[in-house]
Amino acid sequence: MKRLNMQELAKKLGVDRSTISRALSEDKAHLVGRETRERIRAEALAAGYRRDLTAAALRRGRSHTIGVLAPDLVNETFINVIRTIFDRFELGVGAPHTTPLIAETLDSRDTTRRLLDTFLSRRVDAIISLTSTEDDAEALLAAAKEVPVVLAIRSITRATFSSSLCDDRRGGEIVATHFAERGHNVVCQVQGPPAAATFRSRASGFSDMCKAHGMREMPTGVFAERATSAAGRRALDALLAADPRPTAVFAHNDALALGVIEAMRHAGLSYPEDLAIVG
Amino acid sequence: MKRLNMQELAKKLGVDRSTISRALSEDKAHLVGRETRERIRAEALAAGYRRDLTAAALRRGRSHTIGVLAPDLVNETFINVIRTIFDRFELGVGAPHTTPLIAETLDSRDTTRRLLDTFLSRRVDAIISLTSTEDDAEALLAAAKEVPVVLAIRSITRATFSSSLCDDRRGGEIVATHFAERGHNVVCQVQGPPAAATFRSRASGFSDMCKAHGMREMPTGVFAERATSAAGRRALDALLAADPRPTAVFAHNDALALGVIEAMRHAGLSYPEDLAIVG
DNA sequence: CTCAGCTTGTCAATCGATTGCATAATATGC
DNA sequence: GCATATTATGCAATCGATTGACAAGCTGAG
Repeated sequence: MKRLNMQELAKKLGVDRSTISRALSEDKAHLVGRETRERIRAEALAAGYRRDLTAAALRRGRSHTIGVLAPDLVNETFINVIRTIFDRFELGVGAPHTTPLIAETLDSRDTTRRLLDTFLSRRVDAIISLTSTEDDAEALLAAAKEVPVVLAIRSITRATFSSSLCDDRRGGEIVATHFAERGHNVVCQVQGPPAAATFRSRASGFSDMCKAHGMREMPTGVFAERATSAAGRRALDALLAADPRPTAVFAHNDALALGVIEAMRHAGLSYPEDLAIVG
Repeated sequence: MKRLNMQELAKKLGVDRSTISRALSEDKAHLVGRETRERIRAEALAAGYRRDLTAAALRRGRSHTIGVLAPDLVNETFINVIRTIFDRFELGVGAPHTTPLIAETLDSRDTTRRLLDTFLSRRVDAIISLTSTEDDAEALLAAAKEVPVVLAIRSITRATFSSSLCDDRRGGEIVATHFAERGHNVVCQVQGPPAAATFRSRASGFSDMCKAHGMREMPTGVFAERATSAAGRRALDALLAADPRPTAVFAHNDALALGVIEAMRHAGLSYPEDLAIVG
C-alpha cells in the first residue's frame, strides 16, 4: 500500500523534487525546461506516480474542493444543478480538478449545520447551497466568514448572498411560446400562490408572451393558496367552465399539474387530446 | 480569512499543541487529564477553533473520505444506496466523520477511469462502485492495489471484488406477501429475461412465497426477451386471458410495469381497480 | 527515604507537496 | 570580450496536525 512520493521519484530521476512539482503543475510548468518537463511527465506516468492532493491542499491552503448542499437528492431539480456543477469543473483540463463534495440536508437545520462544519473542516474553497431555508441563515453567514458562499435555486431574505436563481419569468415565456407553436389559441394558467415571487414571475412571463403571440388567456378565477395537487384538482372545474374553453393549460408546478390530471382522469378526460398541459 | 490554528490556540490556553490534539481526538482523549480536556474542549468551541482535516489527513495517512461511483444520479436506486452510505457514516459520533465523495460516471469508461484517478489522488480510504461494467474491471483492479474497493448493486465477472448485491429473491417474496396481505388470491408475474440471475431470483422468490401464502399464481406464457415497456405491453393480453383472471401482477421492473399500465390505459382499464400492479 | 509505576504533559520528527530565494548556466547586448 | 538578462534548477522553510519518546510530578510499597 506504500505509494511512491515525490521525493523518491525525484531521486530516481536525478532531479530535485521542486522541479517535479513544477513540471507536473499547471501554472508553474513554464519554469521548467521543455525537455526536462516532458521527461518528468513521461516518467511520472510510467512509474504510476500520483500527486498527493491532501499534502498539496495543506501547503497551498486551497483544497480544490467545494461543498454542495442539496435538500433532497431524489429530486431531479437538484440533481440537474449538481450535474451542471460537475460539468463546469470538468471543463478545466488541469490535473487537480475541483471535486464537489455533495451532501443532503433533508431540510433539517441541524444536518445543515453539521455539514457546513464538516465542509469547513475539510477546507473547501467555497460552498454552494441549494437548500437554504431562513433557518439556515445564521449558519450560512458564519460559514461565509471563512469561505465564499453562494446560493442557488432557493434564496433567503434574512441575509444577502450571491445567488443563482431560476429565471421564472423566462420559464413562463417558454411555455407560452410552446403553446403558440403547437397552434393553441385559447390558453390559461393554474397559478401557484402569488405570495411567492417565483409564481408571480412565471405568471407574468406567461401572460406577456401570450399577448405577444396573440393567444387569448382565460382567467380561471382560482388562486391556489398552496401549490399542491389538491389545488390543481379544484382548478379544473373553473377551467372547463371558461368560455371559450382553453385547449392548453400551464400549471405552475408539477404538483398542480398532477392535480389537474387527476381531476381530468376522474372526469373521463384525457390529455393532451381534451386539454394539453405543462407542469 | 485567516483561521486559528492549533499552535495559536495552544499558546492562548498555555498548553502544548500536542495536548490539544489529544484532547480533541476521539481515541487519544484518555491521555489527557479530565479537567484539562474539558477546559480545552470548551475553549476550542468558544474560540471557534476547527481542526484542519487536510493537515490531519496528511499526517495520519487516512483522509476519512471514501469515493463513491454511481452511474446515474437521477436513478433513485443509486440515490437510495448513497443515502444508506451517508447514514452509516453519520452513525459514528466522532468529529471527523467520513465524508463520501460522490461522482457520476454515466457508464463511460473514460469518466470512470478519470474519477478513480481523482479519488486515488485525494487519498480516499476506500472506493465503492455502484456502476461496474466489465469495461471497468481493469481500472478497478488497478485502484484496488492502492485502496480497498467494493462493488454494490452491479457485479462484474472479470475480477473478484467484495460486493453487496440486491437480494432479488427476497424482493420477490416481499411483493408476494404484499399481495397476500391485500387479499389477492390469484396473481401472476410479468417476467424479465430469465438469462439474468436478477430476474430468475425475483421470480422464484415470488413463486415460493405465493405458495406459502396459498395464492394461485397463473403463468402468463410470455417471457420477455428484454425487460422493456414494449414487452410489458405485450404481456397484458396473455394476462387477461388467464382463467381465473389474476387480480394483481408483479412486473419484474419498472419498465415492464409501465408497459402493462400503458396497455391497460389503452384497453380502458384502470389500476388498481381492474388490476393491481407492482414494478 | 527510595524506587517502581502511573498520570499528565512537552518536545520534536513527520506526513508530501509547494514556493520564495539563491545560484548556476546560458543567452543577449554593446 | 565583458556585463547584464534570462532561463533552469536546487535549497530549505512551510502548511497544521499527529504521535513516539521522554520528563516531571505524584502515589504508595518496602
